[in-house]
Amino acid sequence: MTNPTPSPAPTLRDVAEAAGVHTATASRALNPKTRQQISAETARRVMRAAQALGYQPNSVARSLKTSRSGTVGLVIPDLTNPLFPPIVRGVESVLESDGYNVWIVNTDNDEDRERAKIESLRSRQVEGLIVATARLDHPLLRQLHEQGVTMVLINRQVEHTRIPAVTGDDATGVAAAVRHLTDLGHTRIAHLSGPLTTSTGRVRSQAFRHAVRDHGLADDLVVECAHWSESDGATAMRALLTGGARFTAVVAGNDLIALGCYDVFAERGLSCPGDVSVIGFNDMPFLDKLRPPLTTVAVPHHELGAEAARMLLDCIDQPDRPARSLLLPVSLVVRGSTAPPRPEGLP
Amino acid sequence: MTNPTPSPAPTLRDVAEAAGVHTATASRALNPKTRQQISAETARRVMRAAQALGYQPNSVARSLKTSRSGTVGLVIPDLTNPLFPPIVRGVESVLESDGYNVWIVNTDNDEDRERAKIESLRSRQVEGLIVATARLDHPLLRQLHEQGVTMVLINRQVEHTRIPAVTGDDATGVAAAVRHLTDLGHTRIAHLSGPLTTSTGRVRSQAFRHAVRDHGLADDLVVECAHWSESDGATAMRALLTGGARFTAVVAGNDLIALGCYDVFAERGLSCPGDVSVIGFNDMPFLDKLRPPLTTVAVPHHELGAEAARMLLDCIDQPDRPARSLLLPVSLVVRGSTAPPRPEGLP
DNA sequence: TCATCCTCCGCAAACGATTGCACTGGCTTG
DNA sequence: CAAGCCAGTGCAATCGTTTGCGGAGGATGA
Repeated sequence: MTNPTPSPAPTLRDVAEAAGVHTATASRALNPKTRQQISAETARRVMRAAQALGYQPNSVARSLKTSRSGTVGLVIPDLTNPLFPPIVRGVESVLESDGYNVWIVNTDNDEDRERAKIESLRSRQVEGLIVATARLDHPLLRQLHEQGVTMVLINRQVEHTRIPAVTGDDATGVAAAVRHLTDLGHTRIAHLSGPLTTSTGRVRSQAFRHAVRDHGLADDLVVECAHWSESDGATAMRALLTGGARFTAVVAGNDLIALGCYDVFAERGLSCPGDVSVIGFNDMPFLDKLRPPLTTVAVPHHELGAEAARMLLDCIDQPDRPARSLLLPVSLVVRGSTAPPRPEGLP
Repeated sequence: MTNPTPSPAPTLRDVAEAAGVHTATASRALNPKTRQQISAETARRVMRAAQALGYQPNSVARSLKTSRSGTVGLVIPDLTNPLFPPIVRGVESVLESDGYNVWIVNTDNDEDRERAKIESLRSRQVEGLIVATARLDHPLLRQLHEQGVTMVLINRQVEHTRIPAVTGDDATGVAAAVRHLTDLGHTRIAHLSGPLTTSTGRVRSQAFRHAVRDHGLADDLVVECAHWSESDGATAMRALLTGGARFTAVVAGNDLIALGCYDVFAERGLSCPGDVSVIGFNDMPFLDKLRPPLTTVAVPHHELGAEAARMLLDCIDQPDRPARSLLLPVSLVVRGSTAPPRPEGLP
């Protein structure tokens, strides 16, 4: 009643029998690449039979035989972070048109989980990995790379290895942010960096120091957040304020950290951008709806995913091509959270 | 150089040879459920050998043999909609602890894509499907159900079928929203419904009519949005205003539609909640950061996913248990977008 | 001492597809 | 007219596991 027709799915053998041919012939007839080995008439018969039976090739059997699965694994920390869905879609959009499937796994940046998930992917014969996790030093990835697993990194590098990667041009983005602030007249600019154990955290924070120094400003107003989160951003901002630091603008490591700043401003009755300007990073959705709308650096996440996928396809096709890395341009999106500083500075 | 060690992964045979036993014995030794058929000493030897070789069972071969894959498919329209990531995580959280893997596919609510993706999942022997797409009438799902595919629906029903489902209690949520508005003194309440071709769209809109009638109010201030999107919400709101409708509050079909209202208010210089109050639905992230913070109905998405997963596990374990449906409680989150109406009403 | 019963393990057949090779017959070619 | 060729098809092995069945050998009971 609940299982009206649990009839087993038709197999290639069923099709072959129905068409009166051998399974080998049926297989060739159904595969466009081998179809020309078969007489047109036979091929037609087989395809008709397949159609009639509703035959669907069993990908598991096919994978076992060919040791190719037509799928790639996509490793991300947490789908819930609005950063990642666009990347996922970008990856899918190019892989899909090439007939590949994408298998997504969340790792929560936990090493054990990461290892387990990746093992699981490999045991399913994925043909490549796209990895968008954060940790900077990463023995697992290094090891996989040495084992010859083809993979592409997004938004990160692994120290001392040459693995193909595609990243946003964070350094230029940070420089643009700083430039925007100095253009407005800010001279005391703080930075709430992401964790320095992450690739992006380190790159952005370094870029910040360079940028402010290039403008002849102090580079010591830097606090590291424990995580890329709103609450850790808030904590860092509180630390900065409580420490008595004087600044009129802050470049946040990412948008969530910037949101944490907003929270603290609300707590302490500070106005943004009146008392202090804020710039985020990533341009996640709905930032334009905030009060004030957040000025931020837009990273082309969809493109990041798409390019990574393209790169992975290249790597699959030509295994010994040299590893290349791609830097995608980012752009400053000026909204309402930045303005010239008050003459008298922060209270 | 790029492929330092493309040595093939060790197989069960390698392990067996290393341990000096037959593959069958190795297989049993490695499987906890059959391990007691093997002498402790032999089992130890096999496990040690497996360890030493870094053996990982090939899930593809296992799936082929057992015709079970340890994975379930999760079908959603678009990961980019902030609604879905929490559902995904919820599903994963319970399935994972049961040793299952989750395969996510996006369909963009496109019928062909849906069919293709689901076929692909099935050809990979997924053991069940969790479907969170929207269309109300759905021949494909009906057909799958008739074929005995075990599946659970999230946030939707298929007309005239009994497929297990878990949903938020939308009707009660809408009623609470309306109740909140009437408590504030509103008497002319509009509704921007989601597309009536979707399950939730229909349920919420119907609930709205019932609720306002229960309060003795008019139920004709309803406009249907073409999609669950910000821009379609804006379009609907413009239509309402341009049509000269008089209202002091609006219940939006979901948060995105509510955001569309915000956009139109900004266009036309209306103030929220001064001129008109707005209530959203879903409580997506960061709504509390908007200006004004959006009052909305919180749906427990993570729970929705988790319960669906639990239900699917039940269905897999006992195929002929009767289909049950689960309604999860929702809750009104009052923020800043609702307030008593101006005495004179909308200009 | 012999029949009997376990325990532990090997044999071999699957699962459903792909693919190198061999075979068949009808054609061309010299 | 024989030799050779080619197109079209079938045979059978194979991918890496799992699992029913049976066999060997030791322990046990009568």
